[in-house]
Amino acid sequence: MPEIPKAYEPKAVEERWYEFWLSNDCFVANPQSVKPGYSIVIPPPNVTGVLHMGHVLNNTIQDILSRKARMEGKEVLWLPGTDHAGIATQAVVEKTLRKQGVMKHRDDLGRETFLEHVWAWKEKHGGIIIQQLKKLGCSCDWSRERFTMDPAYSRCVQQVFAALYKKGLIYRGKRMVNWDPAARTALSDEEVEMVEEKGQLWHLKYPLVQENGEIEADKFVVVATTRPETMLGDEAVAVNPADPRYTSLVGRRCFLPLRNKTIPIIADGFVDPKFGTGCVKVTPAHDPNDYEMGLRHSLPVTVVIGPNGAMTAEAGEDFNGLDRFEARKAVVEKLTTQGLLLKTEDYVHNVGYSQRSNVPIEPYLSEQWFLKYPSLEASTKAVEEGRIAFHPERWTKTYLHWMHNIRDWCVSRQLWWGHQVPVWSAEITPGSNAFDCLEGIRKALTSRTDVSCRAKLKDGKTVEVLAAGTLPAKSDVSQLEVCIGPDSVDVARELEAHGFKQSTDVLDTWCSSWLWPFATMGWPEKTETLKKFYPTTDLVTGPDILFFWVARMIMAGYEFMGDLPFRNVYFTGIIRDKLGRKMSKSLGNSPDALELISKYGADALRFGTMRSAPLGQDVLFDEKDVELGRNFCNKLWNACRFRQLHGGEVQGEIAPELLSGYDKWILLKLNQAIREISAAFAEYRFNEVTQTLYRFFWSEYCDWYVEASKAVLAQPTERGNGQAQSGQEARKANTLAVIDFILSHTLRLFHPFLPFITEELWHGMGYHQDMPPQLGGTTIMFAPWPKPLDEDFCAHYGLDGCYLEIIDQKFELVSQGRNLRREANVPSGKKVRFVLKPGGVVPPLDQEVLRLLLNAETLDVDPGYQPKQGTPSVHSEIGELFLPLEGVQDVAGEVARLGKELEKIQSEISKVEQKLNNPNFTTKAPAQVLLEHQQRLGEWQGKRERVQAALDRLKGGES
RNA sequence: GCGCGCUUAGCUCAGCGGUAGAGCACUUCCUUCACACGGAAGGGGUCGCAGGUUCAAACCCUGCAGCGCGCACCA
Repeated sequence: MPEIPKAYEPKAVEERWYEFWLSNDCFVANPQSVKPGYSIVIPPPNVTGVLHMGHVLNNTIQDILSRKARMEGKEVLWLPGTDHAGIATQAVVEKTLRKQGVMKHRDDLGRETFLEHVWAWKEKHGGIIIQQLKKLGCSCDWSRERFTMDPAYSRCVQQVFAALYKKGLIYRGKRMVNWDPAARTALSDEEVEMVEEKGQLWHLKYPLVQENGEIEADKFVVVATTRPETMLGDEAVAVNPADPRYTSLVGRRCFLPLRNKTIPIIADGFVDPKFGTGCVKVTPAHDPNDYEMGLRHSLPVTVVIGPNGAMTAEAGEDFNGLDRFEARKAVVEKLTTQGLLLKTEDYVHNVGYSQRSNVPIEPYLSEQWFLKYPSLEASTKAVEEGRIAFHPERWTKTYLHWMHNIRDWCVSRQLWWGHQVPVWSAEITPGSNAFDCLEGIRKALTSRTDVSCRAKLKDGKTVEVLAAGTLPAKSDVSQLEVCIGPDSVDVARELEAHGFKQSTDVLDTWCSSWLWPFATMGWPEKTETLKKFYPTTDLVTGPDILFFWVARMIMAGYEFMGDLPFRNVYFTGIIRDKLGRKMSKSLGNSPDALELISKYGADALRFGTMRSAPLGQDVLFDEKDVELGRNFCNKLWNACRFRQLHGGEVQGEIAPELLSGYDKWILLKLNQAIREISAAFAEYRFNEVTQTLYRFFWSEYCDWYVEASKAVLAQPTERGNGQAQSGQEARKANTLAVIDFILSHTLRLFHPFLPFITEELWHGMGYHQDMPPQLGGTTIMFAPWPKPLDEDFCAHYGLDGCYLEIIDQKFELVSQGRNLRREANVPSGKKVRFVLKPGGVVPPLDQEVLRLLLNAETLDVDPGYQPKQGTPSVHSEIGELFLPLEGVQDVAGEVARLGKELEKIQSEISKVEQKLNNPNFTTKAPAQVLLEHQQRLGEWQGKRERVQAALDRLKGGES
């Protein structure tokens, strides 16, 4: 075993072991395995994304779960992949192509050429985040990496669309949707973010028109609006029918300034008479409520803002082509000069922003595809009844609220990067031959399950075209629409020959990712993988995509697999900077995860992140946390180095008869730690696990046990006395065996968190040699996960709980002794003499341990010790510990110190006594609690006596 | 407006019914043969406020305040 370096150097170690794991297929999941299955699908990161702290948190958790499951003997599938991320990716590529001068708008290139550019981009940048996940140590089965636009995956998307269409859940309709004028596409409700903004409320005066059509000189209706530019498209002014102020106006008309036309004054219950003036301008084309009102009152729909956010010709010559915000200024200006602006108020309101483009969305009337969500009831109940468990649990409420108020999903996007809507349609005009296909389609319907057809009739109705039944007459049909699944592309070609055109829209990205848990496993085939690993066990994701992704996956799971997609959902917190702000590129507060890895090591980053990330709470990220992780790795490294310095082979069996109290103490502490860790894991409390491990290893093992063990290990071998020598050697070997036991367990417990360093040390320490090849012999990845020590084990090694207390008492004495020297201003480095006047039995070995821990020159054990007046001392159950100092003793100082201590003890005693003297407490508290209090009282009283005795002696000497 | 979360040591946070904890920062001492990415000792808290339940409350309940986040069509 070569000597290992003083400080841990992660870089080379990490690369070496990751290669090792890959080349040994350690991450590959075998569906044929007889082991119980455990599976996670990765939340696919955007294919063009780079690793940020959110990914680090998220994927570290998944890796921890996967690695722990492997060590527990499960067959683990952690399935990785990436998402094509429609809008995001397209926007990035468009921006780049504009910058490079390749195009101004994607229309310049045309769909095909543009898509070639996107694919080229994907090939170039698509692998980056995958490589970064590997750097982090993620143990994904890379042989199963998927992309949402893989041919096989795209087939799934198409098949699902066809099935939902056939079921009548997908329909096309002209609706008011959220329109992103920058990306020029429709968005779903979930993609709109409401932002509170300080704006203005403009009060506009619309002159009233007399019965004879003349404009009244000074009579107006006053409407208030936050968006004056939309007045160019106003088609009415509405008042509440029950509003007495305006009943006389209903039915009359007013003049719409700047547009030179008159519009009606209508009565509608939507209007709140208490708000503003009680009169509302109605712009059917640019406001969802106004649109509804327009339908109720058959108002025309005048589009004055185009899809690019600029005013249309309908807005009039003065405004045509102006951007909507320029138009706002222009309208206000014009109305002001015409004296039609009554007043302007400051006004705080919510404005919907596109999550992607970060521009205000525009309500826009357009033809879109909508989905009525399938399997709603099963999906709601699964969470309600706990078959799918959320961690933390409180998200179930948010989920259920959304499910109960769910609205149809606008699935079409006016983009090019994505899955094209698989619907072909044709207008039926006298000259077209599209209608001639109908017979052929009907034939296809008899033999194909993935084809369906709808006819739109001239009277506005839609009828399903079925294999059997009466066909509509050509003269009644205005449009034919055929939805085609992946197995019937030949039908599509046939249709195209007859003038049918495929919809140019693509599907919302989430229309593919909601199939992720099964489309990645070979669905619709009933693959071995699906049989073994579906439903998946755990899902780890952010609460920000609860609606986007989690809820929809549940619905897709029930609809297409007939079963839930996962049993547990762990919602991570959101990573913020140390000022509590969200990480963002524009703020520049997002640390480069890779830089952190190269600076501190992946293990350090993982550990630091996990240690500061409590369940379901946002994480304020601080580089200090990573530093802490780095320091911890170094500690682990050096603790193992210490073991190495005492050389030799891995020690085998521990000899029970040679165990010291300290050995038993640390074994019991290990046992305690394992129990706590198991409990914390069961509740997904990873930060608790790391904190327990940290405490156990650093405070209990390194600070106390290792220091105490030096009494055995560091002793020079005695010469001459063969018997003593061999006894000592045996004790040394046994201590090393205990250390090996502890380290072997600790490394395994840490492995899910610190995969690299634990693997390095596992081999470095030679622990793999003790394990069978498939159970830790080759890699720590498959070493058995430590279970709490069982009863037989404890009995065999005499691990009685009393050792915890006994050794704690000794350590307590040591702490007090160290405090003594500190109080007496003895420098840490100075060797001093302590005298112990024992109150109980102190075996010889302990004397040496205590001497060492106290950093004393000598520790004399002297039952008859008579200290000089004023010798500082502490008093424990083991005995009195004196620190005899040279020269004159500071009696007064010592009296003061003991007096202070006595005071503290006294106050503790009164607290407990108060409770014990309360009959309510003694009669009502549980016996166990009562006993604890009585014992505590006894302990404090004992202390008081000892301190008091010392004090009396000091004072006695004084007089 | 409704819902959720947070408020504990200077900072970041654990603890969620029975003696107030960690990391960082701070003070003092120590380069002692695993580790200065270290060791030892120490200072520092009426657990947001006000009530209530209980023998016992940081922890449970009610109200209030401040901060943050979701959801919601009021122009």
